Amino acid sequence: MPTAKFETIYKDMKEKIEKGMYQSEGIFPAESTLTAEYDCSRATLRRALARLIERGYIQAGQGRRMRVIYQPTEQHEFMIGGIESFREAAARNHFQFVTRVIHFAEEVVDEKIAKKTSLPLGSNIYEVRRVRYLEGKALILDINLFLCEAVPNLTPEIANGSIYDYLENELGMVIVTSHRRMTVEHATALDNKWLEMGDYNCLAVVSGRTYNAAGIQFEYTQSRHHPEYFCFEDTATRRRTR
Amino acid sequence: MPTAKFETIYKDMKEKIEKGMYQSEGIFPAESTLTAEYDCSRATLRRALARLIERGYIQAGQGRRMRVIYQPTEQHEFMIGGIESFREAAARNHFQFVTRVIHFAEEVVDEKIAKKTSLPLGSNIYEVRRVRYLEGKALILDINLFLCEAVPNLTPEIANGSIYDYLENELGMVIVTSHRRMTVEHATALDNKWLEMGDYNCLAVVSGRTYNAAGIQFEYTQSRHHPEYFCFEDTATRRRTR
DNA sequence: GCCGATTTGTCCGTATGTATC
DNA sequence: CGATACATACGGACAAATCGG
Repeated sequence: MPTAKFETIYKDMKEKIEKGMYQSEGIFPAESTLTAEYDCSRATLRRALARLIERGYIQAGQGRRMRVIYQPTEQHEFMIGGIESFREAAARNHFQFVTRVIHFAEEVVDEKIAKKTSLPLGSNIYEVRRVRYLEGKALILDINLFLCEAVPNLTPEIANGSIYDYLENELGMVIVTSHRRMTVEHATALDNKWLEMGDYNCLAVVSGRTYNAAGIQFEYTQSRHHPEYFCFEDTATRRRTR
Repeated sequence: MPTAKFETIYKDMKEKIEKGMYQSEGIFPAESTLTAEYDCSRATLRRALARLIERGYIQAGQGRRMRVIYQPTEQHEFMIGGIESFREAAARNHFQFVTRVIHFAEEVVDEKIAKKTSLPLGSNIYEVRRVRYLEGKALILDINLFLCEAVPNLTPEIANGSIYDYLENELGMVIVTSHRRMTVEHATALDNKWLEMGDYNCLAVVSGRTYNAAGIQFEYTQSRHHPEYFCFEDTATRRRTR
């Protein structure tokens, strides 16, 4: 599948908005205009529009014209979005990054771990701990638990590169869904040892479960972020209950 | 509009999943089965399915059967999701809540504020600061800046209740979109004064811009959350680039 | 205040492509 | 290989909300 039509339309509209071809708080072309321009059905166009709305580029309302509400965020901060590996996110922002493996072990899921990670009790796992450096600063402490049976032959050498690359390209695994949960926690001894916490005594913790295409959870992750370089964006739409 | 068909279908499927009518990691009925069951077109069903996928209830893949990946989270925590007011979120969790207005003033947007909030320079605004108590504990410090022209006659009394109620029900304003950005910041003197920070010296800050149906931003908000009671959930789907 | 044109929201039926089993 | 399942796309229809004359 080359690329879906609705997706190329979405990307085109998105770029036009980002390039400022429509003024912020300005009016966006009507559906009838756009279907003519992109030579597509209304259903296809609306699918692209839905994504623009969801991501906070435009606003729409029955009877009303659509409006552009996009505003460029001048921050070049390290952002989280989608299921994106550290490598991908860093590359997207044109940053120098280094990963260092500080722990690599094979373990068995006990009751405590099972409860926290929802990985099946008694299964074998690899535990990997890595520190992520961005532009020389220790930024993230990553703790990954992988099901051994899902990630055979994982080695520290692989972990030193991109594990997701290995999973997708070497093992042909298809990663599909990921649940994430963000909280703020006290810094642990481990955090203080590896991250230069300065006078911060807390950090942002993103914990997540990742599922492959077979529908089984094969990973639990905890990313412990230095507060200064953590940012998470989101746009929400309120449904009208009337 | 009573309720859209795709939405009632979504809700029904969602509840069935939550009630455990399908086992987690179990198989979800095929589209053909569901269109028959709900007596709807495929397009409508797929719209409901898309939402289930987006919210992390099920997983789908071309050629494969859909799978349930929902797992109940035992959260008694205070969660953020959608554009939800403090009142709504507290009520949803059956909690006692109190709001206390600690500051109410009229001001003018200067350059510094304009840059931070992206509210128009020179416009008149109300600045409201409120402390939110949940079950007696000071939990959130809310700082709101409202455009005066959009929120006429705002008073401390109204701020003491639900401002969003006032906007929607009294003024008939339709709130549509909201951009939010989450970061972790050092606690300020104001934070320490009003929130019982204990030995935490940071908190979770959610800042957001809110737009009404006219497409103009009428609010800038900063919610400063006590770390212990802050939680944000998210599910992401990886797009296949092939 | 009403009416009609415009615009978005919802829904349907059908056809074809493509990955999986 | 065929059967099954999901993914994408089209065209048509009607409803509901908005806005201007």
